[in-house]
Amino acid sequence: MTNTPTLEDVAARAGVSTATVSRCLNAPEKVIEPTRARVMAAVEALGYAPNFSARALAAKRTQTIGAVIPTMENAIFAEGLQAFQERLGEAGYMLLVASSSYDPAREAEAIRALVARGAEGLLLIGHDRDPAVIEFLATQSVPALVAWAHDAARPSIGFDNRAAMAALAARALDLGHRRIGVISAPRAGNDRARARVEGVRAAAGAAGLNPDDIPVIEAPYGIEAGGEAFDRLMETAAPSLVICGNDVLAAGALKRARDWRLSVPRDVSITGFDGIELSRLVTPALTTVHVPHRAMGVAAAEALMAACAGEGELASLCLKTEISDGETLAPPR
Amino acid sequence: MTNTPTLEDVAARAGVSTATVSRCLNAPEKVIEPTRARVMAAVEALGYAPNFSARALAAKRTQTIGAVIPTMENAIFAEGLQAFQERLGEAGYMLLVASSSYDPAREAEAIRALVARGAEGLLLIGHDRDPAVIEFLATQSVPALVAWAHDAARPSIGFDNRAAMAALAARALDLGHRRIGVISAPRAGNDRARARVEGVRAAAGAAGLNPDDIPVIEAPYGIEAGGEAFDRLMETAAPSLVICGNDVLAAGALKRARDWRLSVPRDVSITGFDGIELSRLVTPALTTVHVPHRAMGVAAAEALMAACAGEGELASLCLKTEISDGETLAPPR
DNA sequence: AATAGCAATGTAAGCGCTTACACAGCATCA
DNA sequence: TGATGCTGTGTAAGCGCTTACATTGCTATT
Repeated sequence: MTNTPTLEDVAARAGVSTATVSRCLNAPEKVIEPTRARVMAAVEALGYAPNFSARALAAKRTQTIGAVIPTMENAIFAEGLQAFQERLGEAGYMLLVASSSYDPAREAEAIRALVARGAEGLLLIGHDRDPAVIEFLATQSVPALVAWAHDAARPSIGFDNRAAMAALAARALDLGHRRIGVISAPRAGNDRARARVEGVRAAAGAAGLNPDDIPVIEAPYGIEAGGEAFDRLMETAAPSLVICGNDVLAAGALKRARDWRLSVPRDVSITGFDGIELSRLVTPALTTVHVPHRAMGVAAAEALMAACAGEGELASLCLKTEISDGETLAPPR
Repeated sequence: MTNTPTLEDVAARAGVSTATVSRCLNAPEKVIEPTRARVMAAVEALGYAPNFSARALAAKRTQTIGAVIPTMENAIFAEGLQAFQERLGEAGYMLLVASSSYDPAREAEAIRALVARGAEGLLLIGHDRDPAVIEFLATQSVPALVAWAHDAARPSIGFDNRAAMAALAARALDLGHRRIGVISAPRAGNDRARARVEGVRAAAGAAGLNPDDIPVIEAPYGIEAGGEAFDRLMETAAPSLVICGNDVLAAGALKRARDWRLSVPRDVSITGFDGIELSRLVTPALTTVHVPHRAMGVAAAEALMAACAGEGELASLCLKTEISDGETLAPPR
């Protein structure tokens, strides 16, 4: 086990001081050509790689931004996160990702871990969060931006989950649906899930239905869970329209509808939310709400980098969503 | 902007030395109860969070493992990576993820970045890699483990891509298919894609076909690309069986088959590879090769942690795959 | 020719933590 | 009672970098 070469090793080999080597690496224009060549040769020869921890400690900058997402397993965050990462990468920032498995305690732990690791800014999903965590971030003065949700009062880049879902529900109600069922992700600790259900309720109310009559089944993420929720809904309420809180649940419901030998959308309509690739792959393609994942990721990256550079505060941005027409929504029989 | 509290601040407030505070945090049993309580109270009161960089620098341990995957956007790596991360988390390790967008230069850059950030071990995908990178890892003595592929000679935990695909192709050939087309991910720099195509060729040869007659269309990841490749294949070769290098491409081909008004598997059979959730969601469900993603992730995590702890060298492990029966493979008409 | 001004480099003081070693206080044992 | 061993803490030396400031040797300017 050879000892990893340090700045000092490089300096010794190039016959210069450590300061010069450091400058060669961080501000090459401050070092005259022949010296630089000598240093670079030494760097190459030794296979030197700067120690990030030491650099971070000395310079107090890490060029790192962290993100805590509920899960990696689910395509819902993948596209936006990829765009977020690409934008950060272009600007020389690095992304640290952690996942919380939808568990607030784990999220808090991940946030602490990322901050301790030098994350200068944080991307978080949704607003539901222990105030202690918010306070921690404040005392550490780490800018945190929430994505996939919108709230004018708190820094966030996302969309209006409630309004978007209400628009979709209104469209369905216009077609004449009156028996509606909802399959939602667990609402505890998930403001987006709550807002979406609220959106359905609001639209129903506006259409003259009693929002409290609408059955809501909660199902954890996953195709299978969506299918089981569909079973329960059909057994009890037999709605003509099943509104799902996300595309994954909708895909599960759609699959299960086939098992019930129900034709979609003739016998039952099913809608999703998120507009991930999956929604266009299932047969029939899902009618869903298209979310601007990439735009959100890019905007979040730029906002966070600006905040880290001290260029002003984090603001809120509400992006537009639109109904993505598929083939799973039609008038009731 | 309050200055983040340091160990020294905590020590001052608790009326002890910094060493004692450090011990409280890292080896509580070495500190007597009343002292510890005082220290912990100070930690709490100040909202102290240890500085990871300083700790890493002083202790020369980071409890961090890095992973470089081709893309986050694609479900193919998500499940295995999630399992990898969960296993690491249980053992108190943290995961740093970077993505390379299937670009060797970016992968090399990401590897350097992760090592500089203190990754004690690395999870990499596939064996194709610039020798300079391998050498870099060796000089830094960072154990690197390859996943999603297998090679007895180099540390890897995965499966035999060639044999797995050959088994699937053999099954199809047994059904009587003779006009075969392949849609593969780009093979340059991707040993897994190459091995899978080789598998098809080997099976074809064994069945008395000329492997060189089998058309292979390369398509980048993505549903759309899979569809376009399907177009080209049908226009030129009109095979009775389309073997796809992964489920995403297969899903794209399946979708496009519908546009061609071809019934699958009556008019054309289509197979995938990977066995991700998507394969069971599309209609009809894909016949594919099921890969033990979670087992692979867990095994990789354990192997890397053992190597980091100095408990022996990294070994290779070849996991079993199996054909996952769907409804897209049937005898030719 | 003396002076200022600048560019290239060196010197050395930390950044916040861990940990080997030193030390003090106390119980234990001959 | 004095030597012996613990145990709980403190002291201080780094870990590998960055960077303010000092130094040196030039070229311009007067």
